[in-house]
Parts: sequence; C-alpha cells; structure tokens
Amino acid sequence: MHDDESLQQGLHQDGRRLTPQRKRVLALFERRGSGCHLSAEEVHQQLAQLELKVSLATVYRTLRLLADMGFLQELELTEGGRRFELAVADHRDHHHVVCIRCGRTEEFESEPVLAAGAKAADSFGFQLIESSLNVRAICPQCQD
Amino acid sequence: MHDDESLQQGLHQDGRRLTPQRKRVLALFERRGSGCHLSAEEVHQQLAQLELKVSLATVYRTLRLLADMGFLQELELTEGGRRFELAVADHRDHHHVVCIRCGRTEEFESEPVLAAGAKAADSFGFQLIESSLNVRAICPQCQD
DNA sequence: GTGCGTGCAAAATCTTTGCATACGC
DNA sequence: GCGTATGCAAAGATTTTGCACGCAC
Repeated sequence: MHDDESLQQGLHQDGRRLTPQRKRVLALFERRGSGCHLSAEEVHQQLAQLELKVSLATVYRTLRLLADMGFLQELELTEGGRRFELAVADHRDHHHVVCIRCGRTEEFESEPVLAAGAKAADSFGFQLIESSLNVRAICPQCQD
Repeated sequence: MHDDESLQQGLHQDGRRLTPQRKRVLALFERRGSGCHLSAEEVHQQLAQLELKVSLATVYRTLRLLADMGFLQELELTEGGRRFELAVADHRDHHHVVCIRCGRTEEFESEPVLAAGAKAADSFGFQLIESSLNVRAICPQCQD
C-alpha cells in the first residue's frame, strides 16, 4: 500500500512537491482498490463528490505524473478515453477481458503471457517495461 | 487477400453500398500490407497524396465500418489516436512490442498467449473475438 | 427513383497549455 | 522567498454529427 510518505519521497527526489491535489488523486485510487479503472473525467467527478475539488487540468497533469512515477498504470483499452489504475506490485501484470458491447471488464493473470512478452521484448533488444493482454470478447449478457 | 468483391458482398448483406471511398480506404491498407498501422489522419493524408481524396469524416466512418465488418482491426496502443491494421486471417493474432519513447513497433506471434486469452475468455463465459498482447518497452536506440 | 453515403462545417470530446496566483519547501 | 503547482480559460487534438447534395443500386 502506498502512503503519503512514499509519494512524498518520490516527489522530493525530483524537486517536486506533495500537494493536497496529488494526495487526493492517489488516495482515490487506493480507496477504490487495485482493480479499478478510472478516466480523468471520472477522477475529477468522484473527487468533486467527496467535496475535494481538483481542477480537471490538474487531474490530467497528476495522472500523467503518477503514471510516470509508477504509482499508476495507464491502460490501453481505448474505450472512451484513457484510463488508469493503481499499479500495485503484486498486481502489475494482470490482463483484461473486455466486452466489446457493454464494456464490462474482467481481469486475470497468466504466467505464460508474461513470459511470452518478456521473451518477445528481449528478442528485439527491447528493455521490458510491462505487458498487457487485452482480450476482446462478448460477455454472457450481451450474447444474442 | 480481400478484393472488391468480398467487400461488396459484405456491404450488400446489410443494404450498404460499395463506394469509391470505401474501396480506396481498404485498398490502401492492402497495398501497405498486413503489418501497417494507420491512424485516420494518416489514411486521409496518404489517400490525398495518391490524388484519391476522401474527406476525413468519411475516413473515420469508413474505418469504423471496415473494422465492424472485420476487414480491419482496431489496435489498442493509444499512442496519438486510434490505429487500424488489415485483419488478415493468418495474421489476426499477432502481438506488439512498442517503444514508449519513439513509438517504434515490432510484431510477434505466440501460441501460449493465444491459448491464455482463449482460456481466460472462456472462464468468464465470454465469447472470444480476438486477443492482443501489448508489450511496452524501450527500444535499443532509446535506451540511455 | 429511393435512400444510403459523402463532403463540408460545426459541434462534441478529450487533453494540453499559457498565465497569474497560491503555496510547499 | 524561491520556484513549483494550481485554477481558469483558451487552445489543440481527435472524433462525431447535421444537413444538403450526389450517386450506387
């Protein structure tokens, strides 16, 4: 579990500052847990509901910052804008099954997939950062 | 290799029409081959260079149509807009290694990855459509 | 001829940026 | 205090849509 201190430490390393806004955004993801995918707009609205206003521009800046720092993970699902989720060590390399009709998303893990991604990166001389398998499918409710 | 006839046939099934614009867009992808990822803007510009003008709005509409029909495949790389590539039967399930710095992309195939995707979809009761593994990494040229 | 498709321009989204002010350090 | 971060509003980037005309069928 990340806390204010690890965030502060990471920020100070680069001469950055721990602000209420940054704490709020990260805390929101932590409250929601590791399986939660949020867009910038959703982060903005959910914080507003909690009476913790953060401007949308700052949400965008903060999401990018937290993703660059490794606290968040950007998803590549392309369904109505970019989404982010908490990057937790033991949860970093899970994958997604997305329903192409209703958007319902399930997660899973797979050792062979991770191994294949690592092997592929290596074979091209690339330095692996992370890999994610997106499975597009139709969920039971949306099947005709 | 798709040709005008299979496109026409698919279109007519749904009361749609074979237009020069639709032929041009699909033909562009076929000329480029199966490994080519193009955004709407790129399709628009490349057609313009060939003196085959298609309005950008129509390019967007056509890309979505062709993807829905299965001629094209939408990629989920989220690097500067959505991209599409030709969906060829024997090439449908390849995966991508993307350099997060320069965007260079390499492709690879992996049987275990396909199997893992199919198994995951099945375990949730989802009907598999396709799966793609995106590996984010740093290419040799961009490594410090 | 019927009605789907196109081009154009406007609108709707989504995201970034410039700048003055506020505040973490 | 110094310099980063924020909020606001404007600009940018990307994608969609309304409408009149054109063309595939």
